[in-house]
Amino acid sequence: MHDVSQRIVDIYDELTRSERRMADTILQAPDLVAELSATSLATRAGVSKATAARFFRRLGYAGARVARADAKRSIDGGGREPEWRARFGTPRVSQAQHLTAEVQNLTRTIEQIRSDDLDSAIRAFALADKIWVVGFGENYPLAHFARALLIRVKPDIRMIPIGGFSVPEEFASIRASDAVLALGVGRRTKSLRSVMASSRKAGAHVTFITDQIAPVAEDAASVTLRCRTKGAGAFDSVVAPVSVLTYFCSSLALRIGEPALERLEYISQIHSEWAELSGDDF
Amino acid sequence: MHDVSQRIVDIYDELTRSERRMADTILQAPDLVAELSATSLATRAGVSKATAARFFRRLGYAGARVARADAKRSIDGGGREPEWRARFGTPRVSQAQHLTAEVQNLTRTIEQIRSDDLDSAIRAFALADKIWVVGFGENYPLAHFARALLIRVKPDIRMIPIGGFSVPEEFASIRASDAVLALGVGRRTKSLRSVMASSRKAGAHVTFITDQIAPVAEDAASVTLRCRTKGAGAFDSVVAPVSVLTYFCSSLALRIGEPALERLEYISQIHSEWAELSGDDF
DNA sequence: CAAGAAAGTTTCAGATCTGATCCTGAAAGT
DNA sequence: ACTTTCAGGATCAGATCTGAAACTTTCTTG
Repeated sequence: MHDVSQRIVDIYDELTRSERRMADTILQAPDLVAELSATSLATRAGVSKATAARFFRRLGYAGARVARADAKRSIDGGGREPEWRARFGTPRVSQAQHLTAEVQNLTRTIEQIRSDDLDSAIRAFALADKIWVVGFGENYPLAHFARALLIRVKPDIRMIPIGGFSVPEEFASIRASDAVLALGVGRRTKSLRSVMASSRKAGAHVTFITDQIAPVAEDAASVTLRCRTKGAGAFDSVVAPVSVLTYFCSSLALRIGEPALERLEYISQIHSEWAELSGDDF
Repeated sequence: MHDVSQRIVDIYDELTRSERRMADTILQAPDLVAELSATSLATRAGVSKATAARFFRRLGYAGARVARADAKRSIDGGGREPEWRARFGTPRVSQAQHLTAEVQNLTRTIEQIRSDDLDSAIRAFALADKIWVVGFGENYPLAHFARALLIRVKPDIRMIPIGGFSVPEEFASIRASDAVLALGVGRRTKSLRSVMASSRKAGAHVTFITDQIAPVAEDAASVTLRCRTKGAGAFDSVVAPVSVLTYFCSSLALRIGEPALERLEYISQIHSEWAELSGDDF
């Protein structure tokens, strides 16, 4: 039979509102089912313990006790091997397992980010003349994504690498008044290190987004934001980096305020103007 | 004020079960609100017309009539009003708020996805000759990301649009034995619709990743995977789409099995061979 | 304009949900 | 052995939800 998370996912649509509150609470931290009593889970979810009891019976367990025992069992059996090589033998990662892993990535990441780190990065980016987004190799899509957000807020965002242009030539125009967003999740290349080093040398602010595995690069970055990327399946997850980028850019937009707002409106206006024409691929 | 779909998404979590049935029905085909009467919408959703009436008042309209008028207007007016406009007054979104929103996006999205939909998509992609990844505009980074995952698993992944090449010429080589991954989160362009239509016409399988607000495109896609994208801050969140893509590609890798494993090993080997040289930007 | 039909609204009673309260039993301490 | 404590379960009354039906408004048609 399924484990707790899977059972929840299966009947989620049928749940009432209070039950859904329970469900959400549990899905955010499935391990708690084994650790906490049904009563305290109820408190956590902000529902009565009667609802909690009903909830577990709804999931198909005989009662809360049984559910808890089951949760304990699936935690013991659930020790995951990290490498994709090992993950391959696995029959199939369930949706619930994937969800649990992703939520953990997000939670751990966001929780551990220090808001004063973020603030100082935001300040630097708000004041920056130009912004450089750097992402080689597998970080390139991430860089593209970051740029797409930033360009809605500030006018001069440059990407490295770009097209097939030589990096040093492009990068030569970096100034101390600039800010750099360096993306180094997963495989980090020498070029990334080089660009970051040159940026610091030029006096620019460098915000470095990376994973937990990366060694601490004290001087290489002004601010380092670490993301958890452990995936349940064959691949690592970039959900946390994406989320951090979104939050960062969103906060940046709010911080910049009026000018960003005007810019967003202007963009929206151009969009609707162009929408009247046929080829609207932009 | 927001249009119907947007209002629904805003209060979706608060809805009762019957109301949610209404909500889901409408989100699948928002245009129907303008076309059909509230009564027939109710029938379609399998609820009473009393519920339908209440539902529209719940959304903030004076009544069903007003809602319908509003729906008509926003169809004429086309594009929905961008989210950020409303969100901007907000003082500042806290990290906790951001986290909560993201987790909800993930949870709701994964829960909602039917595993047999996913399975049939995976089957099609596993057997496909070539795979096309389509993402215009703001979906381009997402497409890039999807391609980066897929190329690790299968050899022939093509992107649309690419470089500055003309889309039709590139796309001419699509076959019935191919599979298409269409990304339409947020602003959907005409070109996307065109590509999807041509794909179906050519007999290829089309998996469509989009948001809750998109109307159901019955014939346009073989499988539609809807993601929740409501952001706490200034921008919508693509965390759910990214997560779905990751899960999809991961499951695909497991499904393909041995050949994918070999491919991953081969790639890893090339990486380490090249790492010995200096310029390792790939 | 009157009559009728269709859509929308309100009412109301039954169904369902939900928290407070009380009860039972097990475990731990005295 | 007795008390205490706490998790889980049962009960019940009040809150909420929901569909049927009565009622009102709007539109259509002759």
